[in-house]
Amino acid sequence: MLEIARIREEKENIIEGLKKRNTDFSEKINGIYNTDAAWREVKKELDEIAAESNKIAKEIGQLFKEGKQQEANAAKEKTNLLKEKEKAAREKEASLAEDLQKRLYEIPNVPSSKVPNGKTPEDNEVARTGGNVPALPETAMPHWDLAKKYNLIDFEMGVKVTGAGFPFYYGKGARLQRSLINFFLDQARDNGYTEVLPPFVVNQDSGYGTGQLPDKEGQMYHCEVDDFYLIPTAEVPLTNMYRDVLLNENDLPIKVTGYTPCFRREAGSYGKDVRGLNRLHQFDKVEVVHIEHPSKSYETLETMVAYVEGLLQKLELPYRVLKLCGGDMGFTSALTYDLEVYSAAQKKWLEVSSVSNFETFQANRLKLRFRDKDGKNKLAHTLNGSALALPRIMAALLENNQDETGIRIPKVLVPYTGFERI
RNA sequence: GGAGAGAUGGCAGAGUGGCUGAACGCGCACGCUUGGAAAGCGUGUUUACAGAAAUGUAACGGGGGUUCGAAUCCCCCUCUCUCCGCCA
Repeated sequence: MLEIARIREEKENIIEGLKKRNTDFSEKINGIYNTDAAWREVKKELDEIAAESNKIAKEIGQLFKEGKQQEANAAKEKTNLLKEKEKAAREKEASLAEDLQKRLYEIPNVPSSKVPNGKTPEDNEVARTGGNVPALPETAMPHWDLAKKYNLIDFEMGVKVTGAGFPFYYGKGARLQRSLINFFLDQARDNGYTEVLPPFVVNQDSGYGTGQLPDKEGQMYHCEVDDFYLIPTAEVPLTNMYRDVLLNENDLPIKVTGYTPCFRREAGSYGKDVRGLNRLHQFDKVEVVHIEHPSKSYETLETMVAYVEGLLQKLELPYRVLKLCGGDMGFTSALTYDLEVYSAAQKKWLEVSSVSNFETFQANRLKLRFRDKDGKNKLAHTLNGSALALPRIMAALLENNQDETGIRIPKVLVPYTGFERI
């Protein structure tokens, strides 16, 4: 959520900045600006009434002490009128405040000046590429066929037991999955992240805290009886640990990592993109989260991208780093890098990580602040990134490393899997 | 699921109707002191809105009520803790 103070101070800049999202927010922002002005006006009026009431109340108290019953009772009469006025003003103030809050929730983050212009994924900027695309034999298969051939993953069993998008992993497939999780967590630990194993279900406040609500209501699985949401990413519990927290400046930066399954309804997705492991309702992911000093967050974003890139290099996967254009960026982000791996049999790029700086957008909702040197409380910056999302890594590993007799496991994973080939 | 207790500032914890935006302590910041540090001493230390400022107003889990006046009394809700039951 944008800070209302920013809209007061630099309304035009915000409208201009939001144009990168290819939507004109001038009407909404102006609406917020005017609602805020109206709210302040009513608040002022309410304050004046309250000041008057307080003054009279004090006088009455004094009169009672002095034993002047009659004068006190006369003064009481005066307050009746004030009370009515106060009630009306209070109702107006509350409804304006609520309206303002609701409207603010609907405004996405302002893209950073570094964000490229553009509307669709085609407009994303390729920052760099790495690794080599393997030369596959004629007989190369997409991962869903490989999964079947070597009995690694059973998609139909998932359909039977749960539904589409909930696969079963077997034998070496399950081992490889678990190995990747451990590899990613160990790498994160070696890079200074504290490992956290959070709940996989969160309450509504947490959904609002990181911005999934109200924007993505329909994308999360909702347990209505308890009003809990299945997490779509570990970002939600990991970041919400710091909701309503006041940190000391020297607590920063905070670096946490966590493995969780992620649950996404993916309402509206269909077609060949969803084949095999490409898009699932439940998948595993290791996430890294940073809480940073505002002056360092962009520097940190680059180091996070470099970290994720290093993981892909260790896994010997061909990849590219994209700087997302304004039209393709998420609601809460100010700047996002996507990392994609090349899946050689499908002959396409698959997104395996998204690394974002949210600046104060989440912190404002979370009330995540730190006390700076002058004793002032300031909003911190939050950042996070996938490091990494498993299914598409699995898909690329299977496809890119296949030969006529099996599938090769990258060297770094062998200590985890206990086998070198499938 | 049953019974009881509680929710106050960054933390801990007083406060049962006006003198309490809130004692005392801890923490934190700055200053003094010191060769340096610790200790000690002093000052300061929530946020929002209005105002040039002085200052005013609001907020003591959330909502409603009583009252001229509520952190304090009443009602509802949420959450936490303890005991009992059930259970991995």
